[in-house]
Amino acid sequence: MNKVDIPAIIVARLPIYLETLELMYKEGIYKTSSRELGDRIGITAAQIRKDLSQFGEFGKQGTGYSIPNLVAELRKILHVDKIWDVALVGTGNLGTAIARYPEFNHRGFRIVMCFDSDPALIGTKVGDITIEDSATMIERIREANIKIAMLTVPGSIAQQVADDLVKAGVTAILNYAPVALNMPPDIIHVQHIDPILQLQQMTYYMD
Amino acid sequence: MNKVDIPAIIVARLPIYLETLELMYKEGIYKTSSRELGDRIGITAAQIRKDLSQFGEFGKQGTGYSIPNLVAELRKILHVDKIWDVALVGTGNLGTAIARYPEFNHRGFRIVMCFDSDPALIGTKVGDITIEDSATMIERIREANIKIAMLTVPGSIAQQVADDLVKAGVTAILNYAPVALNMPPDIIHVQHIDPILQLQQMTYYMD
DNA sequence: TTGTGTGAATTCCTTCACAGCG
DNA sequence: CGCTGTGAAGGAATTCACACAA
Repeated sequence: MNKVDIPAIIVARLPIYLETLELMYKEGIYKTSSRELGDRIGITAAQIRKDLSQFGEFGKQGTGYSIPNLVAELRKILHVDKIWDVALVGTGNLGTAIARYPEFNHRGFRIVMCFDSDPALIGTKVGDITIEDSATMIERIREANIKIAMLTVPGSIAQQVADDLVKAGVTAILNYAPVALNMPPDIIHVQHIDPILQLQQMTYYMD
Repeated sequence: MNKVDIPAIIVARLPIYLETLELMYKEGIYKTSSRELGDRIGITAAQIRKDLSQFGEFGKQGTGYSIPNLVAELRKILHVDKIWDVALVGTGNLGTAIARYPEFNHRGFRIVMCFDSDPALIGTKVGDITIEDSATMIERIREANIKIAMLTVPGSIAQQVADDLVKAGVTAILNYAPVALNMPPDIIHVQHIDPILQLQQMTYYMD
């Protein structure tokens, strides 16, 4: 189970499996097969079995998979069998909306700190979190030992703030700013959310 | 240049090329090579050349690519050489933040209509757009001939609203709701934005 | 029978390496 | 020279198909 040799493309599918299985469980379904799960997600049954076989043998021949069991295994594999504290940097429109988004709490992540550099916002609250001054960010994140940050600042300062996050000991950044971050890939993971890239993929197929 | 045989994985990279080239142009750089572009993005020069060669010959041997020219070609290929009208459905925290996000306007997309079912919101404004009643959505989208929708409604009603969007003639949905939409893939394109899936990919590599 | 886990076969994607042009 | 565009080679990912267990 050496992490380095699991292809990233497989890792990217595991959260989809987990999400789907959690939904099925909520619907009152407690067992499934690779076929049924694949039909829901839109991929082949063989692919699901191959992917899961990288991590262990979670199914029973003739029977399929126990959903609670597979959910627990996937949470362990993805390290979301605990709650991760997250810092949110930038509390403009988007940052505020994310801070109020309830889903994070239910699925392994808890926003525990918010930062902004706007004096008009510092000291005000988003939900029940007080917005703190970005000037204190490095220190505050380090002493709280936070490893994950969501970045919702303007593109013009995103790189600078990301550099500060690295100094603070953060090892994962979810980047909502519309710029590619230049980061040392060996010490930090970056995921980029850019809705325009996704819209442009779709317009390719449209007239 | 038959669309069906261009792999989706290549189409997914084109908007990244476009975004990067647009940024370089803003920086005052007007020509580049596959090597330089690849270094910025973090992929190989050969891959960029192979990808672009699917659509034509845009470079000059010994010289590289003209950035304005390649930007124009990519916009044509991706059909963002025009402005697409977009409908936004769901004007809660997230929808409101998206409606106010300025980037869309600069990169080929214009939000022209907003819908919500909450009587307290209908008739109020987000930016300069008046929120309309979801009950009128199908008719309004159809008569405005809008083909792209962004979906920021609660997961519990996302499937129902998406079905309505199909009835309204929409052919592309950018889905922010935390559920997989079940759609006829031959008539509609769906892209899903789920920050939790991306966070969970990163925690896989963390302790 | 059903449905897993897995080698083998296949398909798909990326990289190599170089002819050829400016 | 420098750098593109592209066949050929190599590598990765997916799918097939079946032994085997419940």
